Amino acid sequence: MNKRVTIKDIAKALDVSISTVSRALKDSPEISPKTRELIKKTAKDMKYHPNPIAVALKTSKSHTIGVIVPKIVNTFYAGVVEGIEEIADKHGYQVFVSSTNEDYQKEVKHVNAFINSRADGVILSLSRGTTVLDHIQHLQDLEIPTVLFDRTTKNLKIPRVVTDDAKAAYKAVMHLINGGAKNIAMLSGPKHLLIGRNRTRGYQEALEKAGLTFNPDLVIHSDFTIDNAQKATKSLLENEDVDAIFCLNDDLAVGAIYAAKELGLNVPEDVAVVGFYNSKRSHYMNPSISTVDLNPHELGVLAAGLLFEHITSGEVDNEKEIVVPSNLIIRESSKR
Amino acid sequence: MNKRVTIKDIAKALDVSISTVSRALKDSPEISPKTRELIKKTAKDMKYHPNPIAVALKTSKSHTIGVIVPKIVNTFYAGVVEGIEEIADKHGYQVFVSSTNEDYQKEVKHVNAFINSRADGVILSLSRGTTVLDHIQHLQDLEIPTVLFDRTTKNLKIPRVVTDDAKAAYKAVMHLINGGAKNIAMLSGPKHLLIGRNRTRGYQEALEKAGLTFNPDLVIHSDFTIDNAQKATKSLLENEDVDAIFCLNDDLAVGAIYAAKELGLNVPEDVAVVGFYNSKRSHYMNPSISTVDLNPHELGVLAAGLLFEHITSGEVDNEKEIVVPSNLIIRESSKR
DNA sequence: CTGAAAGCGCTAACAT
DNA sequence: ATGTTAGCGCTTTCAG
Repeated sequence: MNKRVTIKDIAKALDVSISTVSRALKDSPEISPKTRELIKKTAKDMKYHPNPIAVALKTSKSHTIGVIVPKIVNTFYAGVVEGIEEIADKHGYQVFVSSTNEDYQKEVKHVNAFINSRADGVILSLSRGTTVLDHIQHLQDLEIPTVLFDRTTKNLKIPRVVTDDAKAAYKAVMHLINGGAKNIAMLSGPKHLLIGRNRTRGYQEALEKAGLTFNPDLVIHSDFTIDNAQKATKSLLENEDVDAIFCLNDDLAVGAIYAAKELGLNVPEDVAVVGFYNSKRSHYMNPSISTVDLNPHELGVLAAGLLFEHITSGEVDNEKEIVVPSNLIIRESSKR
Repeated sequence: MNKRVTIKDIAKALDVSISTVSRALKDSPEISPKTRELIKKTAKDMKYHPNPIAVALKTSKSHTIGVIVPKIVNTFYAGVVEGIEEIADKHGYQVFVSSTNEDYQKEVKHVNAFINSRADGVILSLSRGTTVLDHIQHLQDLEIPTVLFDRTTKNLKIPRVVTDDAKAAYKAVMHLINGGAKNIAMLSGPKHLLIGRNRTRGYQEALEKAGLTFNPDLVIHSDFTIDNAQKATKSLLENEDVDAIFCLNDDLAVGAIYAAKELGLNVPEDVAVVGFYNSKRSHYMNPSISTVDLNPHELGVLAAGLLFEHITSGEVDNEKEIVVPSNLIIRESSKR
């Protein structure tokens, strides 16, 4: 029952050699059309399915690519994965996804797992705690095509694809300004994260463009929990005169809204809030928050495209950085 | 450069046979402690990493399990995957996830991919369009341990783990009743889905328990798009006297809320809405909707547990159905 | 055009 | 306690 048919079986059935079968199955021109068709037909009849493990062992090509994300429950990453799968599918590759849960140890472990399982390529977004990059270096040393996305690093020469955070932030803040906001705070994340720095840049640029002065006191940092965002926003609102808050991400925006409510303020009438969301639904759920789309699916498509370019041509441009031409959509709903 | 060290290399380096190395590496008691340690040490020094592909080819065990979900961007499924990974990790297994995007063709394809790649087990939730079950049958014929979860079927003898939809629905509706609702409608999905039938049962039971009469006209069906849910709800609210709506899932709830607003009704003051949500955030986003938690993580843990039981013991109970003891939490926020 | 044979890296009888 | 050998299923020279 569990016995699978192999090329050997079909060779025996047809009384030819296994190499003939092997060749016929892959359309080798060396085989006469007649026998080739015969072999293919019987292969189908016998329900032959090639054993990819044997092929992988022989060829050192597994036809799989590994994807490592910090958190698969985050719809942003899930969207990226969908984009990757779409492209991989076209190339006849399987995608294997693993999630580190923001754990550096796990990230290293998953990288090693993909190295061991002979993945033909790896697409990865760095976990929050990742500072040592030996495992990425390891991939490069082994000449395994690799592309970083979203949470990348400048400390390594490696292809990367990122969202245009500064420009997205710029647009979001400009949106608030156009709505009439004058004192715009920014609720940011942990200081060392690149994403925060990039979006802060966009925030600053928008202010400058509008002739508003940048006040460092209005940029507050929090970790990414809703509770702490709420606390941070509360003390901000108590101490500063603020009529709008630009939030680094959706959790922070939720925290900000709760803080505003806690203080008896209305959103968006008293305080406008802008956040970055990954799915339409977030907006539907609470239309008082305007949102900016980052187009994760497109990011995945581009990252996978880059990877397969490397895999198929064998050539890499380690300096390459693709900035996702995100079709940023500001979902208007606040009065500002 | 790309050359990996094999047991052969270390055998040569130590001038022993490869089988000695193989045995030593897996702590075979047949090898003298002295040589065993020596071999292990040099293996480490030479940075030896076993090639799982060769092992898989030899042993027909890949130490991987495949997970197939309808939509990885859905946080419910992402949560389930997290739970599965947690358990698989403990067993030293890799988890490979693929998403069908609710496409039956893709589901079949992914199943075949896992069969081909010799996955040691498969955990899967049926896509919406799936009615033919040959591919699942195929897994069983090949004696590949399989467990179904969430969207399962009664048409096959196979272990399954499901959420207690009826009870969850019962609680949600009871919650509305306790809040004072008298005319409770149900916004359901496509008629053929089991999930709808189960939750409808809970809905009915709650009504009966409270001495309210069940009115079939108040159960409306929609597909799962927000837009159609909104339309369906609108015509419901226009034609029937309803003071609360129990929604089959979060998208439907969103549609319902929009319909209410469209008609100038307030939620929850005029119409209370209850939905099922997968993450806390949904609730945070719009506290006017009460929610019920389905605990996807626990579902994943249980499904994986069941699978590994089968994998390790080799025995299955195809009648087994685990109902996830979801810690159902009704997040109070509406006045009712 | 087709076959024989070697070997990918590893495991597991079967020797010794 | 260790070595020898025969594969797992497939690809790929090298010979006809």
